[in-house]
Amino acid sequence: MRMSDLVARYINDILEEQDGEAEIRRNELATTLGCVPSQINYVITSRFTPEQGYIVESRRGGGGYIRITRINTTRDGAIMHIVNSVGNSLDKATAEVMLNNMLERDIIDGRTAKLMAAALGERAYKDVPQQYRDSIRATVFKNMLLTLLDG
Amino acid sequence: MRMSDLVARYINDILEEQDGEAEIRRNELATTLGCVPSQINYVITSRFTPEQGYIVESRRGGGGYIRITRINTTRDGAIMHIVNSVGNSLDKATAEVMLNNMLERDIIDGRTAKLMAAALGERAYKDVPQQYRDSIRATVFKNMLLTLLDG
DNA sequence: TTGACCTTGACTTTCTTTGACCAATGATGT
DNA sequence: ACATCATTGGTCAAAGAAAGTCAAGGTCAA
Repeated sequence: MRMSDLVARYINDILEEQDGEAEIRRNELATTLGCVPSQINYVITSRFTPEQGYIVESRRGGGGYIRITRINTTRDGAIMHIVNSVGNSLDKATAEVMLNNMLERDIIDGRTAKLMAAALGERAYKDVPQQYRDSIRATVFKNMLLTLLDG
Repeated sequence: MRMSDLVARYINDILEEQDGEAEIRRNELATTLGCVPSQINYVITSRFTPEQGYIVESRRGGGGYIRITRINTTRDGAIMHIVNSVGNSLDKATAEVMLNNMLERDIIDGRTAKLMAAALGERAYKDVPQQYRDSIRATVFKNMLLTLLDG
C-alpha cells in the first residue's frame, strides 16, 4: 500500500466522520502515519484539489492546522431544490424536462437519466388507472432523487 | 512455447481465479516469467484489447500496477434472463432479493441498486391502492432493466 | 521470400518519496 | 511596542519507482 493512499484514506475517513470537514495538524499526522510532513502536502495537492471538490485552508505557527472541506453542496443543494419543487403530482412531460435539465447541468449522467425516465415513463403505468399515475410519478421521482444525494 | 503465450496464459489464469479481474505489477511479472517488461505491454495490446472484451487500466510511479478486467459479456444475457423471469406482478421483497442478487453478480453497481430500489419501494406507492402496486412494480422494474442493456 | 507476428532494450512519461530550506504565526521577555 | 524565538505549515527540486513507447531486428509459416 502506498504511503499516499494511507494518508488519503486517513483524511477521507475524517471527512466521512465529520460530515465533510477534516482538520488535521500536519506534523502530528506525519508522525502518526510515519512519513515526512511534506508527504501530507503532496497528497493534498494531488488528491484534494478544488477540481476534485475540496477547499483547503491552513495556518502556520503555534496551533496551526490544515482544514479540508468537501464541497458537494452545489449538487446536493440542486437536487434538494428539485425535490422540493415537485409537488404531489408530476406529469410525464414535466418529468422529462426536469431530467433533461439535470442532465444538462451535470447533476446526473446519461445512464441515470435513462434509468429514471424508464421508471417515470407512461409505459410503466399502463395497467394503472389514469388518476393515480401522476401521483405515483411524483413520489417515485422524489424517492429516486433522494438516493442521488451524497454521491 | 512462445513467451507471449506464457504471459497471456499467466494473465488468463489470474482472470480465471479472480473472477475476471487481474492486477499485476509489470516489472515483477516480467522478472517472474523471465522476459523484458515491455513484453507485457505487447501481450496486453495484442490480446487483451477492448475488441476482445477487456478493459485495461494502469498507473505509473511507485506502487504502480496494470489491471485487466474481462468485460462481462454475459451481462446483457443475464439482464434479459431476469426481465423474462419477472411476470405481471412483483412484490417488494422479491424485487429486493433480485436487486441484491444483481449487485452480488456485478450486473449493477451500488448506486444503481439504490436508485432502482427507490423506484420499487413500498413508500413510492403509498397513494396507490394495494391491488395495483405489484403490477406497477413489475412494469417499472422491467423497463428500468431494459435501459441497462448495452452498457 | 515475404509478411505477420514476436522479442528486446533504450528512452520517455508519470507518480511518489524525501529532505533541505523558507515563511508565517504565536509566545515571551525587554 | 518591539525584538526574538519557538512552533508550525509551505515550496521545491532531486531521487526513486513504476509503467509506456517505439523502432530495430528476429522468427516462422505460407
